[in-house]
Amino acid sequence: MATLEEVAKLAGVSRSTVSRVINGHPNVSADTKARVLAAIEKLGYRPHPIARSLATKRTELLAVLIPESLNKLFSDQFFAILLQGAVQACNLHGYQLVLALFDDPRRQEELYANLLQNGYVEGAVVASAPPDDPVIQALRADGIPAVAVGRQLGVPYVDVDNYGGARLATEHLLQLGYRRIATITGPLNHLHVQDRLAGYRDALEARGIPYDEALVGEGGFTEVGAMAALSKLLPLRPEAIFVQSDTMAAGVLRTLRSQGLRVPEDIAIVGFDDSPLASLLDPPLTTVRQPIRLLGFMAVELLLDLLNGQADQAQRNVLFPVELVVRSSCGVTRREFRESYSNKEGR
Amino acid sequence: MATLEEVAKLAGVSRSTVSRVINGHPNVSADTKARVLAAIEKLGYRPHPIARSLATKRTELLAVLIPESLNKLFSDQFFAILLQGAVQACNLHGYQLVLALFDDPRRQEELYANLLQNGYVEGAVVASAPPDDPVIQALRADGIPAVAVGRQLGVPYVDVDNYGGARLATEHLLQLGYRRIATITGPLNHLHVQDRLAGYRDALEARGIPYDEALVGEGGFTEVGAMAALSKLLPLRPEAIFVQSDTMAAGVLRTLRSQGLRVPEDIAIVGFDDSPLASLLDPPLTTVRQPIRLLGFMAVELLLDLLNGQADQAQRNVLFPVELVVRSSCGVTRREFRESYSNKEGR
DNA sequence: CCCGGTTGTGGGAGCGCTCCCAAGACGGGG
DNA sequence: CCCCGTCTTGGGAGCGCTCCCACAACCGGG
Repeated sequence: MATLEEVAKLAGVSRSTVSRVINGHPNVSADTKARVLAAIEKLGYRPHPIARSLATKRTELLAVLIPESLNKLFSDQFFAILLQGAVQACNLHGYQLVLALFDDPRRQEELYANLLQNGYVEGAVVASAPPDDPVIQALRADGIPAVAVGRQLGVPYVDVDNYGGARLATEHLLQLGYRRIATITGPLNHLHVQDRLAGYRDALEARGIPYDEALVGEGGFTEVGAMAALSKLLPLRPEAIFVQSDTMAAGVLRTLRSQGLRVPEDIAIVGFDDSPLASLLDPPLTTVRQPIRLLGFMAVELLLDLLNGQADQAQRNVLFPVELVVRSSCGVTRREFRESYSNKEGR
Repeated sequence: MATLEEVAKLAGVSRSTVSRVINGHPNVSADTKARVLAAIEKLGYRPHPIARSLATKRTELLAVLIPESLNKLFSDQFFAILLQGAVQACNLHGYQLVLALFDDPRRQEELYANLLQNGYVEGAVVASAPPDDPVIQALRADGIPAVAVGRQLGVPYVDVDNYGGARLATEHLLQLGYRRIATITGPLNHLHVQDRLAGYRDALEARGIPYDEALVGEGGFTEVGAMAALSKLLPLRPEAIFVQSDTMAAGVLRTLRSQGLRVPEDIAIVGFDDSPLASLLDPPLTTVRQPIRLLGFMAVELLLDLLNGQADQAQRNVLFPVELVVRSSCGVTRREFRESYSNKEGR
């Protein structure tokens, strides 16, 4: 690899001048610039990012942290899509993304220190963590620029309207005539999970249906967790279940099928996420769509704003709307749903 | 952040000595070492990785490259799991993993240059690419240490026994009495896809069933691709289909269901991958299991060996065995399958 | 015609580390 | 007792870049 020095010599100028043209400084005469550019081209020169980092203190490296609690969920398509959005945003700004999995509790501190406490990455995106997660706490304590995905305390975040989405899902069920509606939640220490539960609750109560804690099961966002929660719920004979992630809904559908229960004839199901999985399930899942890729994208954008000191407190957080995607797991096809909807409008 | 210099001053030794104890050089007296260690502890010193990199030329950074052709597949769980394995291996060796998506053809060269041509990362893992992929070609041309996932030309690779797996799947179908067996493949420019097709073909011919090209559809590893391929295959009335990825199998099942065809009664399906999806489908998918996480893990291990000059040509590539996971998409439950199998053994 | 203000350029120091080399301390064999 | 090898330590150069400062050339206004 050629160095600045060599380019300078070839162009007959000083190192400084070459540096100026590379970094687009204004005060370089047109023909010097041309000479330098020619030399760069000829030598195939590329600035050495490490050397540059050492001098500037900027590494142009961001991290995505997957907290330990989420590690087993990593194969969930949610994270892959989130990651894709995050990488896209990084690339757009010349940043690179390093992926950190906090999977081994013993090495957690070491990994954290190596990555975040010595300025190796400029900032971090934390994929969905509860407020008491050690990584979140450490980030907050160390004042390291970070953006969370999912509502968070003390750390700016990007999220969707979980409350609204849950209300939407529950109201859809209510509208279709279901009254005895259970729900299977994610881990309740996550704030966005609490938000979804609140939306479910308020939707019921708005219709005068009392909130019944017995109808709430915690499924931990995993397929098996959901199946366990379901087995407690089923004896209570719910007419419908609002399952707060598509992955969990997949587990629910499987159990239901194995028990000979038909969806939606015997029991209706709504999911949350609209992951690619949703349309593949049998029956195709009615679910709440959240813009996952956009979430990842905006998390990085927000982080970059933060690093540039652009984000004032006023607009630290970003919230996206959600929409209900009606398929067939609740007993109406999309078309029927539309018709009943326009009928109501027409009245 | 404290620097080497400050630690040295506090411990009353020179920078060199501190550097020695940090890097575990042998020739440091016990009590000097203790003093230095104490100073490090007191100041909370951590070596600055960038400065170290500049001096050593080693960045301890590896990249995982997702070629453009695979970008739309990224949400496939295959990649998430692969990535997880890769990150785990990296962490074990103190390396970090940067994720590079070649999604924008216009920025492809720039991304490649920034990441790989200036020594920013020490090496790369390329997720499944055809031999003529520009990224593979560039890597080969530049002589950059790289390991491919999936058989590759001119680049060491990790892979599974695709041929054997395909034979296994096809023979399973044959054994159950199916004779008119179609297949839906991935993109045929990938070598491992060709291997699977060869396995399918040879399994048929070993039973005296001629290979019929009309029964082969290219599905491109996507759900919609598989559905398109299926629509051409269906008029030929196959009794069974070997679908060469679980994601594609999901699409096939969906189409079949929408056309009122039952699986396995009307048509049997085998998949490939054993992704988490497989057991969630209806019916649960019989499929060929490959150790995806291990593939990612070993890709990084192999790359690291390469970087350390450990891998001689003899053992450049790594191959893993696969196994058939029998569920219910082929018309026998696992138990029945076992029984019929042991009956045969008993004869 | 002189002088303050721009504009273009070069040189040096420094980012925090590694690693080579030299030098001092020490010890044992001849 | 001397010499040479080994162990321990310090100092300097250098990795490839940025950025501050200095300086020269040049401009136009008074």
